[in-house]
Amino acid sequence: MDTKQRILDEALTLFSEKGYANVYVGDIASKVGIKAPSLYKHFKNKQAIFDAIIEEMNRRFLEEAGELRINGADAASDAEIYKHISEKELVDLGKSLFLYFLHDDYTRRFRKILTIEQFHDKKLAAAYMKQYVDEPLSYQGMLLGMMNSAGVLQTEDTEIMTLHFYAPIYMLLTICDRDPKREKKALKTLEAHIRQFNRLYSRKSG
Amino acid sequence: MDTKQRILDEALTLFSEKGYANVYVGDIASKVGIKAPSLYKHFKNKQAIFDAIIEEMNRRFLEEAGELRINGADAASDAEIYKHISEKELVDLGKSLFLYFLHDDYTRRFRKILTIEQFHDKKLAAAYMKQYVDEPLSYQGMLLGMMNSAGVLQTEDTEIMTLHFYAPIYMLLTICDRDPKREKKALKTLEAHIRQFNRLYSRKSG
DNA sequence: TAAATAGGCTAATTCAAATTAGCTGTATTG
DNA sequence: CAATACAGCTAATTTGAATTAGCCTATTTA
Repeated sequence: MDTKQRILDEALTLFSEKGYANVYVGDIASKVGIKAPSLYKHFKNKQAIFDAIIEEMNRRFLEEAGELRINGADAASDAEIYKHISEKELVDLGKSLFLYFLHDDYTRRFRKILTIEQFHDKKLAAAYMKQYVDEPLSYQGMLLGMMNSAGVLQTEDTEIMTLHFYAPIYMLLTICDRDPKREKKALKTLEAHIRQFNRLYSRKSG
Repeated sequence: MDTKQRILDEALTLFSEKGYANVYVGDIASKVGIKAPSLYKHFKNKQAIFDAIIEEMNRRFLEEAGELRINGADAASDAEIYKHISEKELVDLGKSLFLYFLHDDYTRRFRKILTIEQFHDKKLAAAYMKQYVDEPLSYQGMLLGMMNSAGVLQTEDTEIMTLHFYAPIYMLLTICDRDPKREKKALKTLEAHIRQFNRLYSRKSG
């Protein structure tokens, strides 16, 4: 119905699969079920389609960060919860982070665009860093830091502990992006990782 | 002097910075100091330049894997060494792996090409996985496994221990690729990571 | 040393993809 | 119900990058 939105959606998919330069406006039109010139009733040109996608992405990112509390929203109010967290809850935290990043359709396609086009446009490299490195480290760091204060986890270096928690998740994510067949194995590895992480840091001088 | 080689070299740099589609044969020629049509005295077409780069890459990868023992060459003969390894040596192992991947000019540019073009060509995605995921995990796994057998490190799950060693290195590498300014900080983080890793796994039931 | 080859150049040519022109039917609205 | 906007179409047109044609000079080689 809303052709403009359908264009954005199909274009996002195509760009994430092939990169901007390898997608022709005719490809996008054809997926939408119209002819190339009709696209120009909705967008000034090809670049404008790309720009609109990036803009929508930023909007959603800000929204969802607030809702899901995954990427750095203020969760101070939940502090009490994390003082009594169990291993199972830690596993669930990691799994939900992983599965959200991996499966959310929009996030997934966006991540691929950022990956493919990152060296083309500085802003995209920055967006990638923010969304997949800095924000997760900062948010996870806060949670783990609270657990540390509460004595559930024990370390003298929260930053490294957070890296130990998140880096394997990040790596498994990049693996599954490139080869979805590995997802099942990755989920098992993820769980084993977090259990091991919990054991390692549940002791003195971790 | 060897124009053909200079073409490959400049093309590799350009492709790694902008991706195949965003580099024009005129750009390559101009970097080499000739005009676009002259390129065709050395290569059939643009794609042939790209293909030659990929081929050279594979050749070098195989060579260097054998020489540097970083990516999975048979190191069984070194087994004795790793039974008596110290924390400092472990730090050096991680650092040299990291710095080699990060700074070796050829490796670096190749990695960027693989990153940018991975969704464009299945073979490149596979090459990336091999070079930056499977081979390092397999080789590091073997080394750490030997340390485990020797009692220097202690775990019941070598695979996860290896992930815990390598994933942070991998993540720091992708960070520095996107933002070289972070390298200094990354090196400190890397060292702290490995020391912490060593402490965590130098105890019973790690 | 004459012929052949290598490797450069300028000036076309080709080709594919983006975009524009301009027509048409349909739905909205004053 | 006429006028206007909307959203599609086909048929150009534009653009720009890849490639080819064909020439020129220097070096190698028979």
